[in-house]
Amino acid sequence: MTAKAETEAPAREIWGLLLELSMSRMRRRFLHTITDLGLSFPQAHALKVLRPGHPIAMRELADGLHCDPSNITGIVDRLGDRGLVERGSAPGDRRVKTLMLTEEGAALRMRLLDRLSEPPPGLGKLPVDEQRQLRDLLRRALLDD
Amino acid sequence: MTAKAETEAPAREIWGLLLELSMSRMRRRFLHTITDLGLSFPQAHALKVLRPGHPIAMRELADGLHCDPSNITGIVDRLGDRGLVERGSAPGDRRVKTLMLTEEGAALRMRLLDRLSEPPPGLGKLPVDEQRQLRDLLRRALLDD
DNA sequence: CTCCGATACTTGAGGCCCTCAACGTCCTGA
DNA sequence: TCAGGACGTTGAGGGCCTCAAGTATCGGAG
Repeated sequence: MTAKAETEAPAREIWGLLLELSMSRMRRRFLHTITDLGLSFPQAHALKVLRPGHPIAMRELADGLHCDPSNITGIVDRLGDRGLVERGSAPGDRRVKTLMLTEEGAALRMRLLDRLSEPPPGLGKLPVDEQRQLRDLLRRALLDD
Repeated sequence: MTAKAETEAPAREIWGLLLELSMSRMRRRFLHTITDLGLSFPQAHALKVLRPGHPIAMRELADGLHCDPSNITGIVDRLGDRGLVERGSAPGDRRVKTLMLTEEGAALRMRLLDRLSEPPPGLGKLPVDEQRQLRDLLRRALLDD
């Protein structure tokens, strides 16, 4: 591949940092936030995918969550029991059921997104020009996957 | 792509990138790797924590996995059924049970770590000096949390 | 030494999620 | 028309989670 004999390209170190970050710290933070709102991981993910005013089919949600359609039934059932989403029928194809957020669902979704998008304090302490640098490097490193 | 990056500190954008990365792409990659080895998320985490030749107590493993001790029983049971770990007794305190990797466990752990530490191709395409920059920025941004 | 509050691990109930296989219903193209 | 897809659902089997309760064991106060 490339010459990494002496300097050992730092890609592995970066990857190690990101891995530890993703699978431990961010994961805990994320789980803390959603359980605070009474949501499970797939439920929170579903709430993120379901945009207010944009009903989608169960199948589309399954694709968005990268899981088997049979899981969606239960997940949507539980969200429905809490009055967060409603099942409807799609015009033109009686096989598909559409999912739409209720008022409550949209409100909870907003609270969820607000909380999730709050960056940790460490990032803010970095000088703004370095923040820009970091942002651009991240984009370039991860965009083409 | 919106041009609000001038007024709003880019910290939120960075956080957005990291969040999407952690909770979707890296997560899928991670899960694919471990299910390939027949491991669940907690099992893989446990295998990472259990270093060969360094037996630890169940309680310590529970702390390492940030979960309730009652979960550890089942997780270790299943790892034990596969011959990956062994329960022993701690000298000096008959309450605690020590956990130690078997040969097979150590081998699987090595395969796991090898696979996980392999960075995605995108990172390698970045020039090495920019890799170093990214590494350093990540460290400084995330170290003090 | 005795007793009693911690500590280590286990068990069980109640839930959520996952995979996979098997349906019933509903399209759709030859 | 009719066979093969596609959509959503159900059920079995399994793993993990939380919380509460139970069994040993430890260790310090009296």
